[in-house]
Amino acid sequence: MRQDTRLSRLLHVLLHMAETDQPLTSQDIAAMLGSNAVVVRRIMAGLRDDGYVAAERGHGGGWRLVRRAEEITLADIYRSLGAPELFAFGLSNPAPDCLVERSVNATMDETIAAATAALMAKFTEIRLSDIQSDVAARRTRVAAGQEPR
Amino acid sequence: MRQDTRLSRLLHVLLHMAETDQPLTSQDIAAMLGSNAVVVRRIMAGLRDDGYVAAERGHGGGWRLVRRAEEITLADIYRSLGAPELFAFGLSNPAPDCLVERSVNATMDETIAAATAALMAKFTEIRLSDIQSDVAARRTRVAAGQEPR
DNA sequence: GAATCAAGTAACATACAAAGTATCTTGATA
DNA sequence: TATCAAGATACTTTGTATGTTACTTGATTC
Repeated sequence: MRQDTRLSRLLHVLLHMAETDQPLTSQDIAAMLGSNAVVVRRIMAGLRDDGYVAAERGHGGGWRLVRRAEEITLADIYRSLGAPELFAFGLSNPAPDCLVERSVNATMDETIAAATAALMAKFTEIRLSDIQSDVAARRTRVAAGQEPR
Repeated sequence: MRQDTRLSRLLHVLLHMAETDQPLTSQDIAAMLGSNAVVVRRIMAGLRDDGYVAAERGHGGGWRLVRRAEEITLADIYRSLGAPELFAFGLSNPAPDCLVERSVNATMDETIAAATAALMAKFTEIRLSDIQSDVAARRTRVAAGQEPR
């Protein structure tokens, strides 16, 4: 199944936004992502509505981060995307007549609920600033020739 | 994103197969699933190749379970499906030049790896026989009028 | 051995959501 | 007034599970 890359793309974008005071235009961001300015506006809209970024129009406009990297978790970003489906698998029929299928659904629902809770806990733990630390460490390794440029 | 319902469908089918000695034809199974005989053969092929079910052709043919319900876990079924993608989200670019994106990928990979391990552990714990117990309990509740027929 | 049944297989069609694209509007700045 | 950039709308593309048709292979029954 084709995968939803919005969360990963937003992390990438937000980290670049955190590294500069200059507003980034949708076009700039699209170039970073190998994508399209309209797609960028589409995936950024939720973050704007939730107050993590601000967009300004006209000359010198673009997107800015308006919260500190310590204050934004992966869970925040995920929710701003509208909390899309996390799992590639799911029930065939959510409300079947067949009793056997109802038991299958109950088992799957329980499994999915537990996995969702675990994943959301992880998302809540990870702050943008944690990834910034990883970037800094990676830059050091690259400078030391321990990781390809 | 549209979801992969093969795992859930196979559980449903295998439990019905476990309840009878009669072989079930692909057509019978398709009717249970509200699907198509060709789709059934497609999703059952892996289980046949892995020795969990057997298919026989001709008169009186069809699919039979050839392992006990205690001997089949959700993980077995998942693997027989070819271990399809578990998560609906993923990386945008698996091998980026951008250092920031590499850190994003590292973070996401780690999160996904942990969630995969947890989910597979759960899949390994759940046997077909566990769901059979739930079906039995559900039948009792339905007979007592505690759950809709 | 002819008819029938059912799995095996191949090729093609459909559905659907993320992603991509084109075009226009709104608002801000130079 | 021209230009820039977000906002918004409508449409297209893409990839994968699923659905469908048609044909082949193999087994059973009469």
